[in-house]
Amino acid sequence: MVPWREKASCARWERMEVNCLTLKDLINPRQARLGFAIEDGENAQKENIFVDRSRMTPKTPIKNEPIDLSKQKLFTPERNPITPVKLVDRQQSEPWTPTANLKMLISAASPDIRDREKKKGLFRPIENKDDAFADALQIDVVVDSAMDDYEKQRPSRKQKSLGLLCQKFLARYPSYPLSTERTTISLDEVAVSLGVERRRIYDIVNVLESLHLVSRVAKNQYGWHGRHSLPKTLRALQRLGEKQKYEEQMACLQQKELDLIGYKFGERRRDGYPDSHDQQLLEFAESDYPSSSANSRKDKSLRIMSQKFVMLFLVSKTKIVTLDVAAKILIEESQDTPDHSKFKTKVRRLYDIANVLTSLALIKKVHVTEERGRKPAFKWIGPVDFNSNEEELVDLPASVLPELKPETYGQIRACAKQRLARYGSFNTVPTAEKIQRKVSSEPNSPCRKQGSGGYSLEIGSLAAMYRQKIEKSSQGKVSANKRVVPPASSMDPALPVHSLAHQVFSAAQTDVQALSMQNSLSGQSCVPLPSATSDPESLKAALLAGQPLMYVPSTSLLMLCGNLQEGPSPGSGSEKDDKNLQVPAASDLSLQPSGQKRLCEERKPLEEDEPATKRQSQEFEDSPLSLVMPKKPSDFTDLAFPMTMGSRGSVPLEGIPVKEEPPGEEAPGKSAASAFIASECGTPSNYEKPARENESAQESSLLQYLYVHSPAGLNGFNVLLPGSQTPHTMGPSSSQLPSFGLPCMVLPSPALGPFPVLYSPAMPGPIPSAPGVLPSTGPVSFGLPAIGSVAHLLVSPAAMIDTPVSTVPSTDPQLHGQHSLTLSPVMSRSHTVVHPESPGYTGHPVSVKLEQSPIPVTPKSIQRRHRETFFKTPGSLGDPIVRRRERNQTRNTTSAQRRLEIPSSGPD
DNA sequence: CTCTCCCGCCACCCG
DNA sequence: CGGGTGGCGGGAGAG
Repeated sequence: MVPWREKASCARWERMEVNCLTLKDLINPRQARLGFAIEDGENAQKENIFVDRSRMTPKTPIKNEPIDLSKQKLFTPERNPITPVKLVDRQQSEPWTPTANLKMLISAASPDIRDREKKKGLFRPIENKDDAFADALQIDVVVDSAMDDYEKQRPSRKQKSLGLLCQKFLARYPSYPLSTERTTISLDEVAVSLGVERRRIYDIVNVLESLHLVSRVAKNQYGWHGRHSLPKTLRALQRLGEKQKYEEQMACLQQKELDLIGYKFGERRRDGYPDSHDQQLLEFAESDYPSSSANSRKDKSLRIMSQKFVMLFLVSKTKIVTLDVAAKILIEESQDTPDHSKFKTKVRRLYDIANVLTSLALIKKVHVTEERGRKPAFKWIGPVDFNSNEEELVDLPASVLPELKPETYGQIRACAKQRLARYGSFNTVPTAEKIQRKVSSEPNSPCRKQGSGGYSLEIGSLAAMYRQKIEKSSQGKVSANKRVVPPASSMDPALPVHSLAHQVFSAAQTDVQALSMQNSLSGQSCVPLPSATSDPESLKAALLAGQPLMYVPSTSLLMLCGNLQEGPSPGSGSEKDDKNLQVPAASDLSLQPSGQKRLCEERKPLEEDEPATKRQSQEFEDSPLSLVMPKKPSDFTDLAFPMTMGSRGSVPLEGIPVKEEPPGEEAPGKSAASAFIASECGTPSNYEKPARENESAQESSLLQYLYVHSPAGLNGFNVLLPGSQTPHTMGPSSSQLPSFGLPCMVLPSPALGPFPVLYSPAMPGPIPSAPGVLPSTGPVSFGLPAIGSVAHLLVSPAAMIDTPVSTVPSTDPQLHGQHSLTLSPVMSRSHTVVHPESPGYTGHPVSVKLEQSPIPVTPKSIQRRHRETFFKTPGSLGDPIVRRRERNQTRNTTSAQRRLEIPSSGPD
């Protein structure tokens, strides 16, 4: 539209390049590490993705809020070629956030910049950009100059990609907006905010509209719906796709490809899809756009294409669609005269769509390798198991999410009991099997149609050949699709913690899925579970997308708890890793790099035969696992804290209220089960009847959380397991927490990025070491800093955003002691400090912390240089990094902006 | 070279 | 008509 806009945009991009890069990383933190046959990593190759994280600079986190254009003039290169302060911030400040980036962009949208650009007729060669940037990161002194140079650089295409733009766009709105909030999107405003011309916004909006994430309400205005109805939409698309027999079409085309029979334009296949195809699609699309004036137009090509594209994934057994196949199908359906030009155009559009879908974490770029070379393709990583009940559930307002029905808990409880009764222990629950059964019994289960879909990968014969090829080059991909459920038996306490973490996570996924299917939780929570693929990546992606995934506490986790506790116990077989498991005992939970490496290496042998798989596994392993287990309030008599299950024979987690619960007398599993049931059902129950309890009791009913932070492995997954939580630790918003009624939640790091909450609170001294400090029976102070924020966060990104961390009551001194008050970094003492870049860093530091010690955790002095490294590693968010909170002062001053730091070398 | 896909011209609608 | 939309494909960055 207006030329200057574009120019301004360019200028902004120049300045924002770093930020943009980071943004991308948030989305695809670790792709570079993945090695799929269907190379997924090509993210590294993808233009939009900036692979070299080592050059990334920590972004200045900015409060994630609507962009304030008034700030645009703040940074004008011309006037302030080098803003020391600004540069400094960039260097060491917090992790960048999409919003921050957005702000930055906006800030750059000043006339000055335009001028600058003009003056800047010549840009510095992009080739030098990286180097300059790297230098800037290396030396603070050089930062200014480096940045200066950097700023002169022209933004590369990467930074201007639709994908990034879409991410920024999405960052503006909550994934799951409250039903009460009506978010209107003004295309003009957005365009200005994002610094792009409106045309680009149309591209994004059209795709989003095709998925019903937005809808046109008026000219230049769209309404934001969020992902609430995404499952429903996807399901509808899936059905449509099935009707259209897309699968067959794809199979046909793929077969041709495989047979090296080049596709010939004009070679139209009429079998499979009815002529009414488009009409059906339109109907589908329009059904939800009653107010859309655009419906009358037959110009919804992009929307239609988007839907069709999605359909292809949904009906595909492999969940992988190559662009050429998609383009061909689309061309055929459009009944256009197939020609190369058309094909090219289609592919272009598909890329546009793919970029948006990727931003939505629904698909990811991969490459399918064939004899004739690699072919660009995308893999569906979004939800797959659209619950049959979604219709009734998806539309539930986000505000209702937390309020799971009592029945749900009942189901959960029943499930738990069932498992217990059937297997005697949660540790041996064959979830996969169960799921399988469930799936097959689900008449409308898409998974069923897919031959169990991701639960047990059953690549159709159609894709057999394809698969073989894939497997040859990389088995990882295939394995990634498989439902890999660590056999309960494999949940051997002897395994290294990180291994356990991996297993637990996998199992957890299974559990989630199982529960989802059985209880329709996914639907109720409006949280599309990350697809049946169970691919960690998928889950990650989904989470990254900002989906508030509510995770029902799984026995796996409980088991983990048990294992953790049992680790130290004699005969556990995990002696070598005991030290790592001795959460409480170890004065310093930090794993030494060497130790980590060793652990990692030890695991490798097991995965030798599957390189890709190994890598994937490593991702998990690489992630430091931090478990913060809040003590159960002492008054929570009916609840057995999960940790108690494994306390027998091991160092009992001090402070864990085992009150009235014979700790570990029974079979661990049973004990755990009890705890599991109690915690899951009891809490909700309490929530349901808050009135009956005194305030104290009520508070005690608050969910406790077990926080699992495994950046690297889980790529940013943060798992909060409910335990009991000291009400005091929660901020004002804590009240919302109970409302969730969810035992556990898995939070996407990205979403939590700016919030301290995510960072596991320090688990000051080992329980044993600080027995006196905290009454063993006393409530465990759940050190999640700003838990209140968490609550908000969980509720909705938007809410979260607006929650001023600083306002959150640090904690109740009584209960939390300084630790809480200071919101000290997680690890001041017990957490693992691993320097991602350190040579020895290959394993996953695992730090399990029991936050119960009132011992104040004093953040260690952090050196800036250390901080710099924070974002240097790939998947910065997910890497095993310990996020620390700055000093108290910092906290106060920049409450919203949490600093994440990674000690370059262990704790100093 | 191929893959990507930005960019913006210009044709459609619609009020 | 003018402005909102968005199809479309040239052409260039990235690998």
